[in-house]
Amino acid sequence: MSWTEERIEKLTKMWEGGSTASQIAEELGGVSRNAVIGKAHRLGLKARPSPVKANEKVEAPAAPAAVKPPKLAVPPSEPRATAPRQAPPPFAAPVSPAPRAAAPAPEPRSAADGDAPKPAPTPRIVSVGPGGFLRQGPGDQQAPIPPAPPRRLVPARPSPEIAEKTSLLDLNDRICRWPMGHPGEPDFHFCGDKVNPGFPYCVDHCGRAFQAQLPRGHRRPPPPMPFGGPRVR
DNA sequence: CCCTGATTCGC
DNA sequence: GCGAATCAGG
Repeated sequence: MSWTEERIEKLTKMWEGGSTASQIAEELGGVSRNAVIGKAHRLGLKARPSPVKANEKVEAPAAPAAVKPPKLAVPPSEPRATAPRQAPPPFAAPVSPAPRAAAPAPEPRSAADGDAPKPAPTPRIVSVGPGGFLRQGPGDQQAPIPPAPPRRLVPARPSPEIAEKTSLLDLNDRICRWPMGHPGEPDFHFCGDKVNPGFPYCVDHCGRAFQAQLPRGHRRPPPPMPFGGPRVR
């Protein structure tokens, strides 16, 4: 199989539509999952959430942030870098016991500089470590942050905009479970209409979920499905 | 084990 | 350019 115009277009659409490489490969036919991924990369379509790519900085959007998670004053013993195999971190800072790299007066002294008369009043931060945490001198240790006081946990109340809508817990085999919106969003819910008997969806959504099997050549592309559609295997 | 995408490397 | 083999996280 070769990468014709149409196949590349389909690959691009599905890839950007969130389909997995396996689904795309199966849909295209004649190619493997690896071929799809390789082609996608060669097309420059990269940058989709990958399981192997450590999630960098993804703040939880719905977090009320009642207590801001304080940065650890003590750096983790093992600084987990997302191991760039060919580009070691640029800091080759020696882990010397008395780092004073950024001090305004790096005056060279004799070997016995135990006293270190510091005229610098405010800046105690001496260097920046991997991950952006601030290295501190031995005397700069802050008091350990006390754990948050225990609080009584109160069951979450559904937001008003979803209060009347069909939630996951409301699903049964008589109501349409077609998802409305996207999981994780505050108003995500399910259709909730009466199902088309024998199907998991209402009549309307059955029309979107299923279509008659037409002979090859007469197929029409299916309507876009939520989340790239159900896994068909 | 299964899945995922990323990367490498011989062709 | 292609894709199997391999890697590595979930």
